[in-house]
Order: sequence, then structure tokens, then C-alpha cells
Amino acid sequence: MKNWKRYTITAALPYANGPKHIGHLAGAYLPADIYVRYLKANKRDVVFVCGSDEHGTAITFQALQEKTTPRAIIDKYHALIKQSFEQLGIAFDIYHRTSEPLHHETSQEFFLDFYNKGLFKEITSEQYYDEEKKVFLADRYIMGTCPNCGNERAYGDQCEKCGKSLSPNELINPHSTLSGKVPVKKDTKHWYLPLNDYEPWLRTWLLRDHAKDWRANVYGQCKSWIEGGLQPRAMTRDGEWGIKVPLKDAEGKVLYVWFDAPIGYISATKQWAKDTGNNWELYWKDSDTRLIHFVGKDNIVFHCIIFPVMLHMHGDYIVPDNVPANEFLNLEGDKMSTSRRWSVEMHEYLEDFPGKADELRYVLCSIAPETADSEFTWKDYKTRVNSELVAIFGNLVNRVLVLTEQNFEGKVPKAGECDDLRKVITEQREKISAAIENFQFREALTEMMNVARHGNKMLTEKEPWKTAKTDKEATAYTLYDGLQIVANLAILCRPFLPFTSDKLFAMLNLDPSNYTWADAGRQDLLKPGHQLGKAELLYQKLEDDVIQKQIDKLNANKVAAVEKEPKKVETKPTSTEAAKGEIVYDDFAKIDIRVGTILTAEKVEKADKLLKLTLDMGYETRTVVSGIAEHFKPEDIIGTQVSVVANLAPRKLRGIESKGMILMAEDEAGK
RNA sequence: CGCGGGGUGGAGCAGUUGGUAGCUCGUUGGGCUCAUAACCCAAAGGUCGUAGGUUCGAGUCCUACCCCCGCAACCA
Repeated sequence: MKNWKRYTITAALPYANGPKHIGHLAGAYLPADIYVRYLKANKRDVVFVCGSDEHGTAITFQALQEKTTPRAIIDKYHALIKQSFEQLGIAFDIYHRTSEPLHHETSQEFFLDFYNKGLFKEITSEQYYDEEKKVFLADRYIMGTCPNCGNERAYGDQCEKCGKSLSPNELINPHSTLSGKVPVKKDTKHWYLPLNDYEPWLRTWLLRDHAKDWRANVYGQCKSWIEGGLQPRAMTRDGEWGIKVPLKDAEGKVLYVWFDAPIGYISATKQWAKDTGNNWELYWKDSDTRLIHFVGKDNIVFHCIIFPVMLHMHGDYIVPDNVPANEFLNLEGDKMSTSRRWSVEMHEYLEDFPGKADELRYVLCSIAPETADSEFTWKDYKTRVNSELVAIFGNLVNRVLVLTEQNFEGKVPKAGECDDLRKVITEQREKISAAIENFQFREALTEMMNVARHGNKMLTEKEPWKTAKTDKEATAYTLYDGLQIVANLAILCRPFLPFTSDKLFAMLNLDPSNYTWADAGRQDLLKPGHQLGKAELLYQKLEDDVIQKQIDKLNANKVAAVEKEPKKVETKPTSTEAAKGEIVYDDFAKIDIRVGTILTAEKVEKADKLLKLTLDMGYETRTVVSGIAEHFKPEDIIGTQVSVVANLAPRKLRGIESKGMILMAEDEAGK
């Protein structure tokens, strides 16, 4: 393995158009932070950079819609996100922002370097332009009639109704979703990165040289992109919000946000170097520097293909040695989404669980989506905190300290010839190190917890509470070892649980800055006679009501989101099923039809036609499974009223109990 | 349609180069009582998506198929 002199660690720049949720945290920031803390505990030379990504059309459009300025939006969310990270212990060396002049300069230099070397391809094309709003329209902001199915609300990139991919040119009667006006076609010139020219280089660097050390999901994705044939990609956009293209004939054009965003890592490093008196170039241009990008799976292509190509094109820069991308973290069975309000935002968690950053870090690390999508549920959160963090880790610390308090007045007793802790803990330390270096943070966390498990086991075996009455010497030896385990835990848990580590050091009356990773395994971290600090509980057990409140909040958010934007799809009850033969009045009279409001709707797994609905019947809420998924999208029918056969016998459909039957249809008038 | 990832005991996950299927939680029984009813021990529980194939031997390699997630504005 290569002996790296220094490390440049990046975590994906959060897009400053809203708060960021715990999925983002689990995907990129937490693993990056654990890795960095581990490296720093090993006294490695490392810089950990991140910052807000503040450009891009989405922010412009959001400002238009909210009748505010892009600047107001980014200022608000930059501050919010930055503070959340701090409170969660994500210890960036610098959290920069792409709106800083330094970043604009750096990005423009990059652009000009490519331009002057003649590396860009200039391509002129026709694009739709909204004359009222004076903007070029992204495909998604154009709506029209689908040439395939006649749906009048098809988007410029795809018709949601028939699923066909479209280009804006195919739409019949296109109009701008911003102004409602008919857009005009205008010529526009852009600069393209000829990714295809670098395919041979990518094949060598990525497909050949990183076939073994990159994660399967990352490697597979990249391979698919490369083998699918790379296309030149526009690196500029029409617009006002962003970094100006530094050319004379480029009025009204800005750099594509994916051109400038990754350069944000470099700008941030420059700013950090300036602030701390370091040389930024060593961290980006020295071949002994290891560059690692922590991102989520949606960012793989940018960090594994586009940005490395840019760095390679420039010539002076190193390229990433690894991109340990995580998959997605789902929430209570559904994909997380800030806009749909189905998420746990970092700042909301911090408000609702003050002082519990480590609890979240622990849970997210133990369920991190390292190889596949994983799932966060509040019930699981509670279980992991209570039966692992509290019961195993917190409890061990507490019992050791309480016993020491009771028997030795809070002073470290004398050492004995007890177990060879040194060997056990050193072994664990090596396991944790190996796991972290392979980006297997879940595994690493488990091995850290095993140290605490070992401590609990030792106490049970030695029974110091019994020997205290008969053999004071034996008690001393046992508690001496117990205290050494706790001290070792303070070191070993530090990458994962930094706040806990600080508390532990304080409780042991030790200065954390005196200890490095290599000290883990020592059996003499605490000297006999050393006075310990005040013991306190590391964690509180979580009660059911706290968790239930979060679940209720989620469901309430879902309903609130529905009320905020009433849906246009209207439905009407019907019960005409004459084709199936007549029924007598008595049969009909048995049917108890009631009106219910759809609170939630979601696709049923493993079923194309089924939707799982939650209905508010007025007198109760009930779950109904209905075979309407081919005709209605879940989000479109939420909030609508439907007729329900309320006394239909409950029946299990795909494992979900359905209590009732929906009667719905839609006619031409939508009545 | 295609491409990438995944499909392992009740739940969440490990399984590196093929050689007796592991871990955490949960469940059951027992022990202990210093500790936040916490801790320790033991047991039950899996035909490793399906069907073929290669091999002395496959969760692990090959083929076909099924299911889930992603690849599509934004988004880890």
C-alpha cells in the first residue's frame, strides 16, 4: 500500500436551496468526518473541505417563485446548513461557499486554462427562451401536449402520464411554466467538455487501475457510463446567477454549476491555506497526496468521471484515489424528500433532540447505506440507542465509574496482574483501523462496541461488587482494568462519537490532546492514584412518546403538504358494474358506502397496480389497498375525497390488510 | 428495452481470492444484581430470490428468469 504523505478529503457540497436531511448526513458527511477524525487521531496531515454550492438554475427559479433573490436564499441556507454540521460534530477544516470571489476567480481560471489550450468544443444550438422572464428554459420548465398520448401537461423532458422521454421540440403547443407564454427558439452558444476524448484515459485510470479498490456500486456505475459512450457535455449555461463565463462573447452566460461546484473543493482549500498559513498546492498537486471524495450515489458520475477528467485535462492536479459513495437512506419505507416533507432535516433533529448528536451519529453509522439502500425508522433509532448505545456502552462506563466511586473514592486503584487487556484492545484497534481504511464504517463501529462488550463481560466474570466484601486487592485489579477499558474507549470512540469522547475524557480527568490512536491498547492510560472527574450518565434512554411524536410529525407533514398544494385531479364515485349481472336491492343495501379523504397514498411493493391508501373516514383512519396505481399517481390523489365500501370484509393484499374498497372513476369533464 | 447495485434465519446487515453459513437487535431459557429493569451465558430460528450449469465441493464462478432500488428537474 502506498505511503501517503497527506490527505485531501472532500464531502459533497450541499446545494444551498434548502435544509439538508439525515440522508445527506449518512451518505457523505458522517463517513467523511469519521474518516478524517481517524486520520487526525493518527497524526496524519489532512485537510477536510466542504462548503455550500450556491449556483445553478434551481436557485434562480426558486427565488422567482418565492419572490425573493437568489442571494437571500443562499445566505439563509448556507448559515443553516453550516450550523447544523457544527452541531453534529462534522469537523470541516473549512466550510466555504461558492459565491465567494475567491471561488469565482478559481473557477474562471480553470475555464480559461481549458479555453486557452483549445480544449473546449463550441457548439451552437437552438433553445427555448421565455421572453417575458428573459430566461432560457430548462427542459423541465416547458410544458405542452404529449405527441404520444395527448396529455396536455407533459414536461419538456418526459411525459409523466405515458412515461415517454421527450425533447422540448416534440411538444405540441409548448408554453413556459414560469410565465405561461409561448417560448421562442433562440440560438445560443455553449462550451462543451469533450468527455469522449478522454475515454482512453478513463479506461486506464478508472477501469483498470481501480477495478479492485473501488466499491462495486461505484465501479459498476462508472463502467456503465464509460462503456455506454461518453458525450461532450456543456459546461456553460444561459443565465445570470452563477459565475460569469470570462470571455468577451459570453454575455449572459454562466458556468454550469457542475463545472464550478467541484472546483469549490479547491477554492475552499485555498481559503483554508490562506487562513492557516499552509500551501494549498501541496494538497492538490503533489502525487503523495491522497484525494478522496465522499458523496452519495447520485454524485458518482461527477466525482468519478467529469471532475477527474477536468483535473486530468488541467494537467497539474492529482485525481481522486477513491470515491466511497454511499447508496441512499430511506425513511420509514419511503424515499426521503425535503420538498415532499418526508424527511428528518438535520436542524429539526437538533432542535428536537438537543445534545443528542452522538446518538444520531451512532445510529446513522450503524445503518449507513454502504452497499445498498438502507432504511431509517424511528423505532429502529430508539432500539439502537437504548439497547446498544445506552445498555452496552453507556452502562459499562457508568458501572465502572460508580464501582470506583463506591470502593476507591474515585481514585484509580492499583494495578494487578489481571487479564492481558493490552492484547485484546490492540487487536480491536487494528480491526477498527482496517475497517475504517477500507471505508467500512459500520464494521468499524461494531468492533468499537465490541470493546465495550468485552468490558461488560469482564465485570460479570470478576464480580468486583462481590470481591469488594472479601478481597479488596482483587477488586482493585478488576476496576483498574475496567477504567483502562473506559479510557481506551474514549480514544477508540472518538472518530464516531466525538461528543461522547470529550465527555469521557472529562469524566476521567484526562486531556484528550495528549492521546493519539496509537495509545489505544495501553493498559496504563490512567495511573494508580489518579483522581477521576465527576461521573455522569453519557446517554438517556429514549421513551416511546418521544419517538411517537416524530412519527406523528412526519405524518402531519405529509398531510400539510397535501393541503398546501391542492391537486387538480378530481375523482367521482361510481358503482355501476352492470356488466357483471344484476344484483337485487338487498345486496345493494348491505353495502355501507361512506366518504373518506385520502391522507396518504403510496405504491405497494411488488405490485404494479396497487396503491396503499390511508383514509380519514371522519370517525377513524383506516388503510385500504386499491388497484388503481396504473391510473393515478399517489401524489395526485392525496387529499381527494372518495367513496368507500366501508363494510367489505378485510382482506390481505400483498401482505397489507385492506379494510374496505375504493370506488372511483374519472370522466371527461373531471367531475 | 438497456445499464448499475441489491435480493442471506423475525428485523437490520457481514460473508475478502469457491472448502463445515456469521454478526447486531429481537425471541426463549438460565445466571447475576455493581449498573440507565441495564449486564453475562445458552438455545431456538436460514433448502443464502428461482431454475439450470461448471466443480470432488458454490452464498461465493457461468447462463436464463423473477423481484426491489437507482440511472429521468432538484436531491447524499
